[in-house]
Amino acid sequence: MVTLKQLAEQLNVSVSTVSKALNGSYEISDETIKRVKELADMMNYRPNKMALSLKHSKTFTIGVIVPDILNHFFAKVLYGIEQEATELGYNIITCLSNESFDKEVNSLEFLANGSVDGFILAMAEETQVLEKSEHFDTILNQKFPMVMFDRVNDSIACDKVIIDDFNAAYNATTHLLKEGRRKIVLLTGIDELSVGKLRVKGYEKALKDFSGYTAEPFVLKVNTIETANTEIGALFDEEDDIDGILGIDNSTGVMALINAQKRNINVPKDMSIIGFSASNVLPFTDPKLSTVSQNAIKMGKKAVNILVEKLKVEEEAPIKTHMVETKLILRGTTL
Amino acid sequence: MVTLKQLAEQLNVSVSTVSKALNGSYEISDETIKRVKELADMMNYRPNKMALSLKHSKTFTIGVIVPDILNHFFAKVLYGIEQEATELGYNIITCLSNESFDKEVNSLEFLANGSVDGFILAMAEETQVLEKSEHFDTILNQKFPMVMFDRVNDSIACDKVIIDDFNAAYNATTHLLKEGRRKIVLLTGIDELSVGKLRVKGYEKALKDFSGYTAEPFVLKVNTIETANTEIGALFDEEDDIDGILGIDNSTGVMALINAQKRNINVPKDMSIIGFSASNVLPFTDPKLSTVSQNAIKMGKKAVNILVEKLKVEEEAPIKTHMVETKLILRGTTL
DNA sequence: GTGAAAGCGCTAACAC
DNA sequence: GTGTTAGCGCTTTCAC
Repeated sequence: MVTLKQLAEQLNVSVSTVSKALNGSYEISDETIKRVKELADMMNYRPNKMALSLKHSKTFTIGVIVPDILNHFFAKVLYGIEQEATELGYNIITCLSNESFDKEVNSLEFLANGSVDGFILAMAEETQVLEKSEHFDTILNQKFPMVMFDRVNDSIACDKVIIDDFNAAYNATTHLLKEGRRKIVLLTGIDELSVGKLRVKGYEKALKDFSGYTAEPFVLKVNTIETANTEIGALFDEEDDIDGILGIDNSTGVMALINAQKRNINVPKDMSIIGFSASNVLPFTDPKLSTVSQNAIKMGKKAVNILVEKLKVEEEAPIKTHMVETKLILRGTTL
Repeated sequence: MVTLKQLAEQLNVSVSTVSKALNGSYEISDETIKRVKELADMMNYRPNKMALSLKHSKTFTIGVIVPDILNHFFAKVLYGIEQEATELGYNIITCLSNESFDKEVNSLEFLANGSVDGFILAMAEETQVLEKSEHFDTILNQKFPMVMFDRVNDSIACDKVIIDDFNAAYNATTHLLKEGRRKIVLLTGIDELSVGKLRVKGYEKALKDFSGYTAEPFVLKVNTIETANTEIGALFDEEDDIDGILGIDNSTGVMALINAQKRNINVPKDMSIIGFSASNVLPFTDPKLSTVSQNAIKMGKKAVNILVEKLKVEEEAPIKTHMVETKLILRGTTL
């Protein structure tokens, strides 16, 4: 790697002159600036990032901790984060917690030693289940800006980007109700997560608010993605009067559709189905699933914007929770 | 952040003593070592990564450039890379080229300035189509170790991790032939990519080698994922004697299955289907798709192992191409 | 208009 | 057994 020193030697000037020249300082003569810049170009000089980081105590790098990159939702958020970070001149350094509390703690510690300027993360499932948060407080006490997305915890004093899970589910349910559905079942594979709980609440409230709906709320918690298909099938076999489905995670909506088709249930005539996200499987079903779009990419971008803003201003800005709007996208599985 | 200097002041010793004590140097008395380590623990001292990087000219960070994180195959490779890197004490700094040549060049330049010790990457589609490779040579000339995976180019002198695409397709095709299929069609959405070309060659060779197979090779190139479904449907409507399908990308296999089922073709009795990868959609079809497993996670881990090995030894080791074995996993869409 | 020197946090060769 | 010093590559204050 070519350094300022090498340029200085070649040009018979001092290192500081070279540095100033490259930064276009008014102190340096146009003549010298020109000579320096030309040589720098020719020798393909690039300032050493580590030296800059050390000097400025800024890394221009964002630490991102994602619970599960194989989950399409998180992949999309990461996509948004990377795009916006690059746009703003930041690198991202990515760690995967794989839903493990320990790995999350390690990643946080690993990065909090001068590797990054701040964090963007979603809590691991285990962290949410165990209701841990001290490790985040440690980071915040060290004055690292932090933005949480999707899986958040109100007790942690940091900025947050979430979708309005309650209303998203409320509106989706209301749509089913307005279609005249009489027995609407909610399917969830994420009842341990904050977002899952909120979506269930939204569903329940919608049913209660809709005069004329008489059935009780009906929540089916599926266990794993492998068994989900069977569990949903069993539900359909037991209860033959279900006419509305709200799948609040990535996969249950699609699975409901597959199961309905296998049983020759006419979707959407005799049964309406709405899922969350899962856009990666859209091309594979017919009719295409109606979904609540979570705007994952926008969420990632928003998180970066908030973080970079915090990074720029010195004094502590008040923290806030930002809502990304959702859209109910009606495709083929609803009327 | 607490520094060596702060510890030194508190203990009334010099910075170097603290440094040596923390590294357990034999020069320092047990007594002092104990005092230093205790205070360091208490004050939660962590060595500054940037300073270490600058000092050692090593970052312990790997630059990863992925063409498309929303592609499940690449997400899995990234998963493997992250896991193994963490295991070996390395960070990864991730850039997404989004299949763009320019973005790939930028990412490379952006990271080659002291941010990373080496690279792991797969070429962007555009880079493969344009047959560009000078930007990689530039990096290699700077003595950065580099490992390419999946999408590689023989003309680039670096280590490579690939699957044996030719034989993977050859074996899958041979399986269909042994089932007695008489008209086997290959579906591809990746005919521009090196891996796509190799897979087509494997398919063609298998047909030729199998005595008694009379039909000509039949390759359908689909245009986009959105139109693929229609294009495959049109094929099925035109040619009613197709009894074998090899989908060599992420999605065409599943789409063939969906289309076959819509036309009441009995899979696998009257038509066999084999796809590549696409494990994320497996839970959604019935029967489940038989696939060539690409061992994406293993590929990622292997790439990290090779790179870290290069990083450790000083002298230049000979480059080689490593093959990750594939497995033909028969599920429900083959006999 | 240019250069010398200090310092970001750390390590290591070399005193003492 | 401990301290001094120089230096990794860079910026910036202060001299000249």
